[in-house]
This record gives sequence, C-alpha cells and structure tokens, in this order.
Amino acid sequence: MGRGKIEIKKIENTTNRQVTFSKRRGGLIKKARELSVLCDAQLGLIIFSSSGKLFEFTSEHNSMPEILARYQKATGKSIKEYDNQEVRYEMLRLRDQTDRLQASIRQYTGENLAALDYNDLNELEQQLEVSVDKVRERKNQLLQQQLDNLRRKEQILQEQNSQLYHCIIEQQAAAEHHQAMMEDKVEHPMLEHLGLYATDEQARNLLQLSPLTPQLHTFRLQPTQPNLQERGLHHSNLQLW
Amino acid sequence: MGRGKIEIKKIENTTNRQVTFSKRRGGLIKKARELSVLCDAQLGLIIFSSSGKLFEFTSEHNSMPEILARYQKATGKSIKEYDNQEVRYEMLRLRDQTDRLQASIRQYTGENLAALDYNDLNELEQQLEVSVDKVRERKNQLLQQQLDNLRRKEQILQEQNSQLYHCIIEQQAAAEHHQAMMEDKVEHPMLEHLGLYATDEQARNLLQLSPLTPQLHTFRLQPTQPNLQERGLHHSNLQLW
DNA sequence: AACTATTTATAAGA
DNA sequence: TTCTTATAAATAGTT
Repeated sequence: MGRGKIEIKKIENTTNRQVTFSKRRGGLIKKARELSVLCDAQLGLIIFSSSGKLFEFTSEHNSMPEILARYQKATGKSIKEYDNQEVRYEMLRLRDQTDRLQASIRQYTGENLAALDYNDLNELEQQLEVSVDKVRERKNQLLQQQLDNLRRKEQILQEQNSQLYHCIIEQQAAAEHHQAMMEDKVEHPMLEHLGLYATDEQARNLLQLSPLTPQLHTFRLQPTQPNLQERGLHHSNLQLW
Repeated sequence: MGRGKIEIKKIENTTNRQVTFSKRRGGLIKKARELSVLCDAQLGLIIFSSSGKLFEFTSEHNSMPEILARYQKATGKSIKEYDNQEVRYEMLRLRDQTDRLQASIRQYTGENLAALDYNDLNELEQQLEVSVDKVRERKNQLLQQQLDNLRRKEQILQEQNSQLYHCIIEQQAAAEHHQAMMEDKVEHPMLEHLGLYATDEQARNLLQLSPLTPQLHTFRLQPTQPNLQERGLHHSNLQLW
C-alpha cells in the first residue's frame, strides 16, 4: 500500500527503516485501538524498536500490568513466578551443595565424625594418609627445586669467582711488572673486557676478602642451607679450585 | 476500507462483531509481524476477545516471557526485578562459596597443591595429621564402645547363666527328693518365677550343653574379638564363677 | 469462507 | 520530520 509493493524482510537502509517503523508503529497502534473498541477486546501491545526504545499500547480501561496479569493467569505459567521458581530451585541446590561440601570439609578436618561408621572412618583415614603423602611429595618437589636453583646459582658464582681470581692474579703480575719498569699507570684490558673491576681494591671489596693473599684460592662455597636433605648433591662441585 | 466507512465504536451486533474481530485480529497480527520483520523490532501482542479467549503474537525469536521480562526491565519499577537482584547476588555468593569449598576439598585430598607454597603445604600437612589423629581417636572410641557393649552383654549372660545354673542345681535336688518320696510331678516355682525353662532338657538346649554334669560351672565366656586391643579390659570380669 | 467495492495504510518523493 | 500522493492492502458489506 504505497507507491510500490515491498517485500516483507528487514529494511537495510537505516533511515528508511526508522521512517517505516514510525509510520507502521502508528498504524499498528491505531488498528489495535480500533480492534479493541469495535470488538470490545482487551489488548496489550509492547514494541521495542531496533534501537531499544519501548512503545506500548493497551486497550482503554486496561493497564499493561492488568493485561499481563490476565495473560499470566490465562497461560498459567507466570513469567516472574516461573523464573523465581527456577532461581529458587537453583538456590536450594546450591545451598544444599554448600552444606554437603562444608560437612565434607569438617570430615577432612576431623571435626564431624559422629555420622561415620567404622568403615567410613577407615576410608577417611586412608584418604587422609594419601593426602598427607601427596602433600609431602609436593613439599619434597619444592625442596628439590630450591636445591636445584641453589646448585645453579652456586655454579654461576663459582665461575665468576674463578674468573675474578684469574684476573687478580694477572693484575698482580702486571703490577709487579709495571713497578719494575716505570711509574705510569697501565690499563687492565682483561678486567675491562669482562666488565668487572679495574682495581685490586674494587675486586677485593666485591669478594669481601681480606687483603690480597696467595691463600685466596683455598676459599670454598658452602651450601646456604646445610641442614637440608642433600641426596643428589655432589660435594666435589662445591670446591672452587 | 470496505464497502462503507464505519464508526470506531463497539459493534453491537454480536455476529458482526465476532466476524470483524476475526478479520481484524488477523490483520493486526499480520501488521505486527510485518513491523517486526521490516524494522527489526521486538514485539509482543496479547489479545483477549470479549468472550475471554486469548490470542498472542510475538516477533520471531522472542518468546512472550522474554518480551515481558524486557518490558519489566525497561519500565524499571518492578519489585520483582529488585528481588531478583538480591537473589542474583546471593546466587553469585553461593556459587563463589561452592567454588572455594571445592578447591579446599581438593587440597584436603591432595589434588590441588600447585597453588600452595611451602608454608601452606606445611600447614596442610599438619592439619591432615591432626585429622588422621582425630579419625583414629574416633575409631578407637567406636571400638571401645563395642567392647563396652560386649562386656555388658557378657555380664548379662553371666548373670543369666548363674541363675540357670542354680535353678538346675535346685531342680536336681528337687528331682532326687521327689524320686525318694513319690511318683507325682512337682512344680518348679523358681524357674517359673524367672520366666525360664521348666525342664532340664530345655535348659540344656538353651545352653547347648552336653548332658548335665557337675563340671558345668567350670565353663568360661571368651571375648568375641580376642585380637582387639584390650587396654581397659578387666580379665577378671570374664570369669563366670 | 469468498468476493469486491471502498476505505485505509503507507512507500516514495518532496 | 512532516506532508503529499500514488498505490498496495485491509476490510465492510455482500453473497
């Protein structure tokens, strides 16, 4: 009913669609009113536009809540009631589950044993022993990881120490040679190459050593946690030189 | 739009009104569908005829409950909505609680230890050990109760036995006296008073004894579970006479 | 329920 | 948006 016939499918042009919505909405509501008046019908119409705006119409002398109440009464299954029933059921289920879980936990903590017979207690005891075993296994795993980490750190420190030691030896030699030959300072290419320390004093501070002595190379690294279980540790690795 | 123009007021002719209702209802629903399709609108239409019959239409992919729920949400001021919010919050709280309880249980069963550090593991281990102790304590308590019950039963049986023994002794004495004095039967007032057995044979069957002998009084009851831990048991109680 | 004259709704254009 | 108007659609009265 217009300048041309249109196919009943979504109008893709937004402006066009909005115009058509506005016109047809008015037409629909007009027809709804006419039906309700002509035929003495009770009627409720709810429209949400694609942009989400709400339009509604009810027959004269009826409010939308009245229409909806009558609808719910007629269909039996009230929307709200139905929803609430589902929610209520879900709540009951969750509360029940929570109760059971808490009771279960109280059994695992040995608080709620009155309801258990001897066989139940046996099973629980076994489960707890299994759990303790797993916890201990995990603890050992963590300790082992710490040990591995320490061993790796130790290795790195050993290597650094060794390098520093050799640097210092060379530095001493160079210093002696320098004193024998001239009064000028000399460079320390090896230490600079390593990104380490340019003077004896700095190197000594780093290592927190007493003044440079030939006994330096007898220092050993000690495990930082000597009381820990040391299976798998190779003590020979702890010796620096 | 017809052979003649009509005034929009209630049609008094019932047949005419019903026909018009049927025609216009169809037209209204058709227009409602067209609007929803053309303009991508969500739409719900509820019609009660004057005779009370319900007709409804909703846009495709929408149920009337959905439309009504959206309507209630849009109009905002629904008490039910407020309730639902509270309920929803409670649901979230319960679900969260359930999750935490389940995670807790998985720790008590040693399944979910990855998230725990060494201190956590230590605490868990101690808790599990406490639990095992409590479970074992409860087991012992049950065993102790069983032992007590057995001891009580034993006591009762001892007393019955003792009474039966004395009855039998008296019976024997009476029988000897009877044989010496006459051939008539005599009554056994003591046995009847006890509600026990009137003849030697019945008493013997009850006790499952071999034929009456003077050695009867040397029988002893034995504990029914001799392998159980017996601290607190007083063995002297086990002796009958 | 089908027909159809007529009214009404509205698509496209301004 | 609103108005206009040609035309499609709905439908009142009829069969």
